[in-house]
Order: sequence, then C-alpha cells, then structure tokens
Amino acid sequence: MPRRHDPGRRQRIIDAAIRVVGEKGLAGLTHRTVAAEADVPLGSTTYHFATLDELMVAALRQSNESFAKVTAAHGGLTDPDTDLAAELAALLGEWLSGERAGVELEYELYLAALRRPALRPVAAEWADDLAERLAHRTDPVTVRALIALLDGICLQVLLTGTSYDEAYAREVLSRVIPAGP
Amino acid sequence: MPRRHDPGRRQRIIDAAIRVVGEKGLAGLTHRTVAAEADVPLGSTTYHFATLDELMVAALRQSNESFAKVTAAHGGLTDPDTDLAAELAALLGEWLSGERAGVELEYELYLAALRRPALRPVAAEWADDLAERLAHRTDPVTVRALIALLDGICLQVLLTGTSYDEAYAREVLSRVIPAGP
DNA sequence: CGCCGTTATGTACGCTCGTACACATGGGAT
DNA sequence: ATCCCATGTGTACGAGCGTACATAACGGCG
Repeated sequence: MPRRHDPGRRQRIIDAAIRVVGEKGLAGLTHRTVAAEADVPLGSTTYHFATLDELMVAALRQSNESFAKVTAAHGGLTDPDTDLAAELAALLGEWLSGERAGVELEYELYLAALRRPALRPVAAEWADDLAERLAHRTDPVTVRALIALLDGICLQVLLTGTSYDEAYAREVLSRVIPAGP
Repeated sequence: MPRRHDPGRRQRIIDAAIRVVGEKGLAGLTHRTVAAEADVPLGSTTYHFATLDELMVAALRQSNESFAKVTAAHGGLTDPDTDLAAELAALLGEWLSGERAGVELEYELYLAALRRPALRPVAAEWADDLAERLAHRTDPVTVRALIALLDGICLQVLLTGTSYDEAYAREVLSRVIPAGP
C-alpha cells in the first residue's frame, strides 16, 4: 500500500481527466477511466469530485487558464500599434499548434454546456476573457464578430481535419475590423 | 398484437430520434429511449438500425435535408442582384426561429463528429451544400469565411441563450464580403 | 504519545446500456 | 395454396456506469 497521503493528487486527477477527454472524448470521461489514467483507486476520484460535473468544471477551468496564459503572453494584443488581425491569427495558430487535447477539450465541453447548465458559466469564461482584452482595441460589435469568427475557424479546422491557415485567418479577420481613422 | 407490418416505421423511428435529441441531448439517445418515443418495441430499433451510429447518421442526414429545403426556398441566395449578407442573415434567422430541436441536433452531432468518424462526412454536408450555393456569388476564401462566421454566430446564440440579432448578423457578414466592382 | 478529523481505499448495489438471438408473422413469388 | 424470407418481437446476458458506505491509514495537535 504505497503512496498514502499524496498531496497534489487532486491536481493529478484533473490532469488525467484532460488526457482522457483528449484521447476518448467527453463521452469517455468516467470516474473509472480517470481513476485508471491517474493511477488512483476509484474511490479517490469520487472523494475529490463527488460528481462528474464537478470534475468537468475543474478540467474546463484549468484549460481556460492555460488559454489565458497564451493570450497573456501575447502582449501585442493590447498594444494599440499592432495589427489586431495578425495578432489574433497568430494567437489562434499558437493555440491550435500546441496541445490538441486542450483545444478539443475546450470545444467538447463548450458544446456539452448546451445541455449541462453547470458548465455554462465556465464555458463562457473563454469568450468573456478574450472579449475583455479586445474591448480596448475596438467596438463591442466588432469584438463579438471577431470571437464568432475565431470560433467558426476553429470549428472548421477541427472538423474538416484541414490544417490551420494563418494567412487566411488574418485576411478574413482583418475584413471584420472597421478601417481605422 | 396490433400494428404488424407497419410501413414507414423506419421513418417514425428517425423522427423519434430527432425528438429525443432535442429533448435530452445526444447523450440521451439510446435504442431504448428512441423505442419508447416512437412507441415501438426495443427490438424494432435495433432491427432497422443495427448500431447507434447508423441511427445518428440517418437523423443528421434528415436534418440536413430540412435545412437544404429552407435554403432552397430562399431563391435570393443565388440571385446576383440581392444583398448577399442580408440574405444569409435572414436565412439564419429563419432557421434559428424555426425548430430549435433541429438546430441543436445539427450542432450536437456536428461536435460528435469530432470523435465519431462515421458522422464526419454527413456533418460536412451542411457546410458543403451551403458552400456550393455561395460559390456563384463570391470567391472561395469569402465563402469559407462566411460559413465560419455563420457557425460562430449560431454557436454564440445557442450557448449564451441570447436571442438572434439579425441586424447585427447582416452587418458583420457584409464586412466579410469584399466590396463589389 | 494518544486522539481525532481529514484523506484514502475497496467493495458492493442497483441501474441502464448495446447487443444477440430464438421465435412469431405476414406478404409476395411460385 | 404453399413456401420463403424480410420484417417484427420479447427476453436475456454481460459489461460498464454512478454512487454509497464501512473501514483503514495518516498527520497535526494537545
């Protein structure tokens, strides 16, 4: 009976949950699969996360934070002298080229939020966070449009399996942004 | 033992499946729930659709056809003299205001296609169909961008629960379309 | 050092699921 | 009229699920 009193176990369970969703999809996320992936007994996952919704929320929130880090690293977003469309296209490229699992988790939970009200506020955090950053660069209508377009582009990449075309993204994003003064 | 030799039973099962997804979500789609909704014995659903994937494909395909009918009714889409952005915004409004169940089914199966390869070609039909219609009106890059934007707007409406703003959609769609000659 | 609440563990229960399969049935070809 | 096969039906099985719970180990605290 090794590894009693394992601090950070909760965190390891969350990491395992993200891996599971990345490999088997959201439908494959169960207490048991997570327990196996994290190499902990079944009771351990149910102890730290009484319900599956709790675990999903924790995983989605962590994925959100990971995305927030990527955006924060892109200081150009808030710098009014940069090309906003280019910055957004680069940001999306970085995100998509990085951990595919994170992107898929994001979108799977995104859609799961349609049916599970518990997930909705967390799912909205992604868009809200980005909207807040963009608010300083352009008007609210444009912000909403940019986010919708980013979502749509992401979806196309994920669904059609085509690789991400940054130049294309930059071009169409720039069309949405009204011409400057 | 009434109702032996029930022609059109297969169709009734598909209709029931669409209703089930609309009410309980894709996760609630099982042979048993569909059988109950269609008021047929369990064995009947497994006879007509050996696997759940088959049933999903049939339901998604029917939903696609229903959408195709709506677009076909909008003759203005192919008429080069109409305002393309306005036509698309109106089309989306009609679709969203219509059967909510159909829209949600479309998007739930859309995302399910991420994990179930069997669904992918059917999921792509929606976009392909629309793309084909739009090909006569503008260039391929713009077509892709328009579809991505439509997807993103739909997603925002479904997820945030906000009502569809047609004027907003028309505005941002028009920005994507390059100025005419 | 001993106590106690937090953390960890293993097992068991009740449920739903997909699927298989043996059997009934009826209509169309002969 | 008879036969045959596509169609329809009911049941059973094994697997996996969420959850509950009794019990064990641990570590901080008096």
